[in-house]
Amino acid sequence: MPTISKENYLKAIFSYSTELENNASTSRIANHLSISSSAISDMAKKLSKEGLVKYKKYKGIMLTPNGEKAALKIIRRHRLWELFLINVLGLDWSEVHDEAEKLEHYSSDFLIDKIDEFLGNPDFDPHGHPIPKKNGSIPEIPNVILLSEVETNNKYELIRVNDRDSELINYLKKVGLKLSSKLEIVDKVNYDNSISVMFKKKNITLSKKVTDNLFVRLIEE
Amino acid sequence: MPTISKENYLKAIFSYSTELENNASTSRIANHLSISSSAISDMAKKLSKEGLVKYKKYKGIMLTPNGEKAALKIIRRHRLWELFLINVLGLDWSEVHDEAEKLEHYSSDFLIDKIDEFLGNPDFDPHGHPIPKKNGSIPEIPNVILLSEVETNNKYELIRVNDRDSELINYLKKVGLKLSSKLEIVDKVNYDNSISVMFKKKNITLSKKVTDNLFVRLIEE
DNA sequence: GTACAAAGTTAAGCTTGCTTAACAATTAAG
DNA sequence: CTTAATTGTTAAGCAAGCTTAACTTTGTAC
Repeated sequence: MPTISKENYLKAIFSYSTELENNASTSRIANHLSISSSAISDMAKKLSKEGLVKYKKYKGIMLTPNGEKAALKIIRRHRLWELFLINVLGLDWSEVHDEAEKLEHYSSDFLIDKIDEFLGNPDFDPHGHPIPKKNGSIPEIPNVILLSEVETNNKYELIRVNDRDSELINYLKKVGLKLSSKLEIVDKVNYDNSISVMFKKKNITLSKKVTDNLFVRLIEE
Repeated sequence: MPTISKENYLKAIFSYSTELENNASTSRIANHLSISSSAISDMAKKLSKEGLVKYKKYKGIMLTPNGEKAALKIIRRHRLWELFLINVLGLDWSEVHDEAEKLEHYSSDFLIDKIDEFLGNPDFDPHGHPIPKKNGSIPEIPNVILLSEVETNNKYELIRVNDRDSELINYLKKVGLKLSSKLEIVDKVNYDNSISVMFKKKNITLSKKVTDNLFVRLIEE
């Protein structure tokens, strides 16, 4: 069993590994966890010894199959807790991340399964992220597109929001956007990469910073 | 904010302070927490510096009002979680203690209040222990008696069971005893201090070890 | 009331997970 | 291709919370 700290490293490595490159840099993880980069180097060695990570000095950190399994387990816990806190206890979108960030480390497999069952074995969390299954498989929605990469004049449905940035969540609440909101792309502004959309018959502009954290799905007409 | 470890010390001190003597001995706490007694001495000094505890070398440890407040806060969390796990998630009597023992340290005040509200601000946990209120007050049942101190021929209702001993819980399950079970005292055996009771029209004998951990209330006829 | 056992304390040391500071490798600019 | 900036690593050190071993106080049996 990894310690709490190790669980957090694995999660962080995972979240930076799924992109183009399949390996996470020291500074990214350091920044993500708000920890000095020397601590990352240190921990990389330990995780490597435990076979959870492949680590080559100066060459980044990569999860092994075992490491990925462990990471998915924590992510599963996190997302199930988030959904539970919102759907059952009535917490708010913006309140659940921090709470789940702690609970994920302190619930037995047994309890997590009970929660999973109670929620009806859900596939997605409140932000639209897939909840890894007990066996490690990951439910996916086909054709997920980043909102910053859509095409003008098409209609899209908002299906996923990056969590862990509660300011973004608050912003969306203010604007009225939420999962399943329908957007029509009016214009893509080249100058600052912002996007102009029609939403509930009102025209609003979303900055690159925002659209880089929202995922949508094309709606067939 | 006390650390997790300190929260556990405070809880342990509390649970040994409410008896006859209002102070807990080093070895009792050490034993209770499965920790060496030197660690207890150490921590006693730290807690004392923080004003949570009164500590005189060789003379035991006593909670200050602030320490008691902190202890009650953790106990409140523990008992609310236990009730929640049983009533909402359907866990078993015997499964909740260990789970709650972890969750109690990692839930915000806010979350605890949500759970409290969800449960309808309950006064007692599944073992019949009072759940301290947010303001620190403790719901009480009048006339709680230890089962080892009852009188022959009276009828009693089982209203509280010491938790943290899952073997006791399993034993009770096997015998069929649970909260609100009605018992008639048939005989008190002086030799081994066991007690013979009528329960569901069957005669069973309960050892001193058992009756020292069960609390009852006299039923008026 | 002494002597010894039991209980409590102190000291030294260990592990985990951090920090800062000094140093090394890599990358990017010209 | 060299150099400077960036990024990563190593080393030393610290705090928390333990441990074991040696020592001190307290309580008890006689």
